[in-house]
Amino acid sequence: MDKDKIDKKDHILDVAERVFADYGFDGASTRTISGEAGVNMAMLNYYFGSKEGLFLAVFERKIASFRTLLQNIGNDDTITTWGKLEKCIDNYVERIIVNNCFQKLINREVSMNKRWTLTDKITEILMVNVYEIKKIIEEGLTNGSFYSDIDIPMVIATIFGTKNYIINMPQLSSLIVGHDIRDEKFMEEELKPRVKAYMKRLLKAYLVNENDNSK
Amino acid sequence: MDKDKIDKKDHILDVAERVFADYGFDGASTRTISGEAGVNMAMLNYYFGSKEGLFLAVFERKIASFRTLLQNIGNDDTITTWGKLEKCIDNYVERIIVNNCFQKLINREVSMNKRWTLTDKITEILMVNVYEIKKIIEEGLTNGSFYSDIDIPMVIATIFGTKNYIINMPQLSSLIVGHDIRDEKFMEEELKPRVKAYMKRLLKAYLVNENDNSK
DNA sequence: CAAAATTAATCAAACGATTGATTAGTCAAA
DNA sequence: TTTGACTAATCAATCGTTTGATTAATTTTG
Repeated sequence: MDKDKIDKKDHILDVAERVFADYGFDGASTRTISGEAGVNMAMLNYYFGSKEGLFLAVFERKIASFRTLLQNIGNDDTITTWGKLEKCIDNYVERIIVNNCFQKLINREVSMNKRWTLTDKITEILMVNVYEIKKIIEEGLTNGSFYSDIDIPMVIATIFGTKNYIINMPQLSSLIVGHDIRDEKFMEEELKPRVKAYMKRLLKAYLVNENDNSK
Repeated sequence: MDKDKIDKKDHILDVAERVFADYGFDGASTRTISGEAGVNMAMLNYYFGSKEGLFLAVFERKIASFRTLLQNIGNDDTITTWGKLEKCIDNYVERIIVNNCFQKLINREVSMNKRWTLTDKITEILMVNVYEIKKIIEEGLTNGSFYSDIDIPMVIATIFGTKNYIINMPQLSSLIVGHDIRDEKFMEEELKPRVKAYMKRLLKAYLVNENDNSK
């Protein structure tokens, strides 16, 4: 049945996502993935063409849903520019902490200088999401609610970089925060609201022109 | 000669550092390393025992050169707290860009779920630098020059995270900035001062209480 | 409708290439 | 001649991928 086929592909993607996240692209062998998924090794190539194709399929699936979320926020005319950015921050913090294994995987692979085709494809997919945030900040520039001399690329680096830092270096972050951030309860009840509140205040202080004459 | 041996080992470590940074631990083969270093493959095992031993040796060497950098800034009583932080920012931006290969290597290995002994070692070293910045911010809290309700751990995450983001994801950063950030001239003349200026203004907006009555 | 033809899905086995590591031996210096 | 630096050749293991065969499902045909 067609439904079964889709479920099977999805199941492979589920397993591959976890194995890639645990071992990295090179460290995760096709044998391990197919073994843990309970399918024949050749199925990976049959469905996804290659190991790289499988990786990209995992990646694309993860990133696509977030993209539509960002786009909906950006196109919402009922909220202010700053309100949009706040929504982005909330969603991004919420999301990246849920998917932190995957986030680590992305950073590890993109930070490689070689393997250009893979890196380029990942970058291309990530760039779409970056562009959505960029658009919002630019909107704040044109309607005067943000300071005119802000550095947009740097702001983006701060938004993504701050969260990546916490997620990618959990041992170090735990020492800095003074609590094991991998503790799920702490993460949910303490860290997430804290990161959200901090990011909003930080960016507001840098971006938002309180003396703006627009609405 | 003994001198030659040390030079040769050092040369291998130089090459290994770069190759590990480019390909990751798994992706970097011993053949590639020995090939680029112009030595026989067996020399790696001869000198360092194993691939992991070589990897550890790369770290040990780098770590040794890291130890004595920022501590003088914190103990300097002739500048304001904010001045100290500015100095730290300048120093880090300057430094991380020089050592960006190594920085990438650190981030990739720390983000791994495996290889705990190595991760702990790296975390310990990084924590020394983190602590120096933490001390400075706390000083600003006690002398009233910084707002009293700031989130110190998050500020640290922003300082390191923003920089790491730019360095670790050069392809993406280049697209965001609109110029290849691996271009050395651009990096030196444009990006470095830009990152420094941005970080200072961002943190000043968040941290510095302009109505402070201290000096 | 039923038989035949075609396609899709799955499998065990094996491919050539590459991995990290080791061996046995060379060679120069002491 | 003995020792330590060094090399070419090779090891078994594992890598991602491909193969040819088999089964299941679907479509076409008579």
